Amino acid sequence: MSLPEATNFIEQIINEELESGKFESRGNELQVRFPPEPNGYLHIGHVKALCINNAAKEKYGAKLNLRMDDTNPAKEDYEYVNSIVEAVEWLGIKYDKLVFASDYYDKLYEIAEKYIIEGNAYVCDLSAEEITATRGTLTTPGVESPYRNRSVEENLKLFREMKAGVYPDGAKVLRAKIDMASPNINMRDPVIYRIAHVPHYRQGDKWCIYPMYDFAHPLEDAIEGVTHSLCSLEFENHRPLYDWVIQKAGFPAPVPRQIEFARLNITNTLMSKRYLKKLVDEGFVRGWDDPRMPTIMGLRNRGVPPKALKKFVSDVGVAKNYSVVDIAQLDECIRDELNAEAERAMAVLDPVKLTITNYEGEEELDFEINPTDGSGATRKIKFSGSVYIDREDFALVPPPKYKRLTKGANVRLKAAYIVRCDDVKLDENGRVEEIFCTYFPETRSGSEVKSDVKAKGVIHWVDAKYGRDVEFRQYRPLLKDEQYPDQDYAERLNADSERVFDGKCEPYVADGENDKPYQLMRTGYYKKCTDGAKTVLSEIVTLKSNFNK
RNA sequence: UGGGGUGUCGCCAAGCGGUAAGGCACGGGAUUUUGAUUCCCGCAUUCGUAGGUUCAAAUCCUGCCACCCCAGCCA
Repeated sequence: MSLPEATNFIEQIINEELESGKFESRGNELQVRFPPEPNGYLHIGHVKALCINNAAKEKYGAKLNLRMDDTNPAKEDYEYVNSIVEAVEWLGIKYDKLVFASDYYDKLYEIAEKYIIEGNAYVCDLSAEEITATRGTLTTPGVESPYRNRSVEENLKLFREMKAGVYPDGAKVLRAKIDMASPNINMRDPVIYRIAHVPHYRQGDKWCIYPMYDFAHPLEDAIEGVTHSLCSLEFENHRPLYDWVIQKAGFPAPVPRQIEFARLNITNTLMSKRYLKKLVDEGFVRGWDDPRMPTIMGLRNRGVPPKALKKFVSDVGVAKNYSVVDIAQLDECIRDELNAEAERAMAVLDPVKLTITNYEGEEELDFEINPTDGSGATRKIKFSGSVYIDREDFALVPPPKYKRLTKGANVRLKAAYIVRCDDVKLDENGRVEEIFCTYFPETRSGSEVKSDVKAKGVIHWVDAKYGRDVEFRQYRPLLKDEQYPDQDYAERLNADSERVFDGKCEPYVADGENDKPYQLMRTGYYKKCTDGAKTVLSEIVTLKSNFNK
């Protein structure tokens, strides 16, 4: 067979295994899984794991299950499973099956009894505190539990009673019988089942004992037929236990293999469900899908295309180095995708009226929908000689190198004419109220006629007669405070993370199709731009309805 | 101080004994009806460090240093 070229260390491992014939017994069919716990919404960090697994599907034809790792009923809920499914589908990742760890509870219980019968597990009556105290430390071995050598019969009886609800929470646990002196603390007789009289969102009151991650996860993998269990670095220490659990359960080879990679970190970006949940619970944002959130649904609502996220993850690569990717790299991917795909539209956030004194009547102009896609496609826009421009695009006293409109100077109204500012009307506070210009008919956009009239800059505009009033919201993602990284993030949110503008836009933009991101054509909307010395990053302006749907 | 990992440009990251890919960021220039895009050009004599093996080392060996993870009845 011909193997795909490996682009990272995981694929290298897979190629080597394939070459060695490790999976011949299963027809070289591989299987992976994406196993979030449904206790929160997926964030951009999860996109990495998702894409790595998806790559195995695309490159090796591996099966990819979306598995809800729901073994802790206290934290999980349907709201989260729904949001996870929605996010995965929005990303355009096709999984083979949606499965639930909770569907394996019976099987898991069976295996636990097998452990007991074979002397690999015992019921322990020590309290949580006592277990901690007898676990030893990093440098000293633990002490064996006095209940470690109960008979199989007694263990079985006790475990069945645990299951039957005879004991209260915390009274007893089932522990794997491994090695209290292991230098790897995870191997010091880890708890594999605990009592929790908590109803499960899917199983209801059927169970009052629940399996722990270290027991459940490897078995879920083995039961499903997963060949490669990809997870993050912090589980490296668990791998010996992962292997032990599967081996003692007696699954035949080839058995699943856990491979760890570095999770995604982004500068200034909150990447912990715990903090994100706090922001939601304490009302700092409108919800998990608020456009300022680094969740997949938040990014979607901010107008970030799924392809941008995938490109980002692919650009960043997969390795085992602990790393923090500069958020500028994400910004670049978003810009890149928007530049390639987004339709261009004009809008004005802070409108100022501009009247062309020598223009009469009205006309339709051609506006290029996307100058970068090579299609040359245009749409018509109406022009009546009276428009709104952005307050920022006019300066009474222009800063150095200013390229936009100022008194006595020329500027091009995008897709229309070059105009010259003759006069300005100020209100009683000295604020610009209206701008009066003359236009140069021979400078009509696309005109064959050569004109001597030049303009340094191009600004956008919205026709005063045909434009629509619209509410814009501008977002910056919620950023961690660099100065106080350990402070309570929620207390230090960027107060400027959401700004609302009563602006104007072309009727085209507000015609009900605004669920797609437009690249609004103006400095700083969403693009990399240098405005004097100021670079605006990570901002996007969307119509209000963009995130309310 | 036990164990498990990782150290290649400001940030990611290739490299797997034959003489340092690429992306982001940054700097310079050209085109441009988005100060965008595009386009050139520049950006590690050096791979945590000290030795060793070799004709040849980021790649092999040894010592040292730094950082991360592990003592939940969370995942």
